[in-house]
Amino acid sequence: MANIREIARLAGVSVSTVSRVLNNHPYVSTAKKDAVLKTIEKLDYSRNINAVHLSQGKTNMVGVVLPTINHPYFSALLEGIAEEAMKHNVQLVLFQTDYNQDKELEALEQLRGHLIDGVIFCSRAVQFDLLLNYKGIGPTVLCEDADQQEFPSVSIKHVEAFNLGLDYLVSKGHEKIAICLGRLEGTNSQKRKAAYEKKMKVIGEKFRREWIIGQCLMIEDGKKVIDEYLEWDEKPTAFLVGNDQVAAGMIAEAKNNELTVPEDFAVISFDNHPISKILGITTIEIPTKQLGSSAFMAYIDQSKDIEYSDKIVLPVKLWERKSV
Amino acid sequence: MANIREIARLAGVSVSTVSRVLNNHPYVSTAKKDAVLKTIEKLDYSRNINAVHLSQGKTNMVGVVLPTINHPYFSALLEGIAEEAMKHNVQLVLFQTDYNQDKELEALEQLRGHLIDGVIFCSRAVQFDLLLNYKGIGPTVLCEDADQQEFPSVSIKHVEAFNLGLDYLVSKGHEKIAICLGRLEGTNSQKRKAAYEKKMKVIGEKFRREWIIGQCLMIEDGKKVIDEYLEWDEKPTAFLVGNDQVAAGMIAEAKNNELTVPEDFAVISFDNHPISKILGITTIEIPTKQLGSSAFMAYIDQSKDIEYSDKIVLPVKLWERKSV
DNA sequence: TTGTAAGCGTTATCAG
DNA sequence: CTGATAACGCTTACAA
Repeated sequence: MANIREIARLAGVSVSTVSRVLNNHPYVSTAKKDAVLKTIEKLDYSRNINAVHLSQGKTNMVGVVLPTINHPYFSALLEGIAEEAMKHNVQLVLFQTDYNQDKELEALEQLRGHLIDGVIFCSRAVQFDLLLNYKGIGPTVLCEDADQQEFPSVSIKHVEAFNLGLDYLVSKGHEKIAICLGRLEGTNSQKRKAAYEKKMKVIGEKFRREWIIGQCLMIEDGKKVIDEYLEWDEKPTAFLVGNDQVAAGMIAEAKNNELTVPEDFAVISFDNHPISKILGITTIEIPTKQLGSSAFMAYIDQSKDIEYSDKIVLPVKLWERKSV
Repeated sequence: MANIREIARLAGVSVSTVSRVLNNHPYVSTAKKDAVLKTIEKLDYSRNINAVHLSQGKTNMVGVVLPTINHPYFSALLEGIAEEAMKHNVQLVLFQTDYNQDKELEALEQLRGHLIDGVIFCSRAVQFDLLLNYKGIGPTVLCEDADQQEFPSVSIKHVEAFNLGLDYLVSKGHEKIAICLGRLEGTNSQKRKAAYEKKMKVIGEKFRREWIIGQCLMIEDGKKVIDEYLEWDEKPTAFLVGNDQVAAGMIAEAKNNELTVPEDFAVISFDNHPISKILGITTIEIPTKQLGSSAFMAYIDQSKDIEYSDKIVLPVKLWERKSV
């Protein structure tokens, strides 16, 4: 493949002039510019981006760390990031971690190695202090309800949203409430669990540890929940469910067991993804896609000012439908 | 950041020796190797991957072109690609195109610019001959039922699968069959349309153009289908639907209109994604994730032998459930 | 407005 | 086993 030197030689100019044309610098005479463009055309030249990266010390690429792509929540988040990234002409490099810390570190190592200019963590499993080691190498954005000062973050107020759901159920006369959470190890789950325990105390209801069901992530996990429900001697009258997928799975599986929602039990979930609308599930909207675009904007902001570390909080909204 | 020269100087060896250590080359004395490793450790050195890329003329990255990330089909495909890519230590660079040809070309230009070593097209809108211009620059894999020889491809037999669905409906006594397709412009839709018309002729049924509904991609499109159905004077007794999402949306919306499946009309769809299982939708399984991993394997094969252009066809499977 | 030349940080060849 | 040194292809002072 031809290189910039060859173009220069054939066009009868210097390499810097070619470079200037390539980068739309001012101060290039039209004559030379034309000659260069013509030669580029003729040789079907395309510049080697790796050389540009090496020379500039940056790549206009950002790493996106997420546990799995194949889940509506992360797909939507990623789509938000991708759309915004395209507007800014930055490419996305994917790091699918399956919640594996080593894979997350891999992304950070690629940051050190200058493959990417920064990282957006859609989910995080590595310890915070490990992250700090990489602070300063490049912008790092967290999509979590973070309570630290070092990095910008984008999220909703998870505990508040959770309490909103709980309060709504209570306002509808429910006191025997079970909850379905995602990964119990996650900080979010810990906070939600605490909020649940507290709320039960406030309304004078017994706290039943067995009414906290973990690992509820996908639609098929809804079946698991119903299976457990059927086993229980004492039944809850309502479920607060971590995401629409699981709620949808529960409702479908309930029907398979001659149970109806909300008559046998009420369900409220999170996300307001399309499935909840079509199934009439009452849900608390999480603006997933905007979370993604905001995360990317925070990345841009931090790349302009390394000290930028705002905590962006997006609002949630309750959609009353027919499952409560 | 320290570079290889500095490491060499401090460790008292040459840069080549450092490079050898970095790349696990044999023929480095343990003494020097240790010295180098110690210095690397001490300076917290990390090698600049852009320099490596420039020097080697490749990046171990592959571009993935897809219209949208936020759809179960493409998420699953991407996940398959990502898992396989990880095994081979290659990074994925995302190109979300929204079926826009320019965006697809962008990926090909990045290939020319050596940002990526090759491209996997999860969907394609650009003309074939345009693709040919880039042939030879790097491995290119198509995830489509391709009938050309230039590139390897991975897919299912779309027309066969479509006929399988049609035949199944006919075998269950249905003759008044409507179909829901995705993007009507796509080659797949064209082929399916033709197959539909032909089948109607074979069973001696009238071909009704208005019973072909396009733009059925997402769960919310199911509502649109039901809206149309309600308008029709003459009703079909069955629908063959392009994907599970739409089928799910249709069934939910049918229920909202006091219609029941399969009593009022039967539904069979494609994918066998989790939602179809939980809703009891009869479906033709498309091994989406394997399609992704196979695509990546084809990429690897082609990177070893540029002439490699096998057409990989994965089997589909009918899952009889309760919607027909 | 233009050109020269010094980086950017590796790898790879070749001689020892 | 080891080390010079020439690529790789571009950007960017600096000088003219």
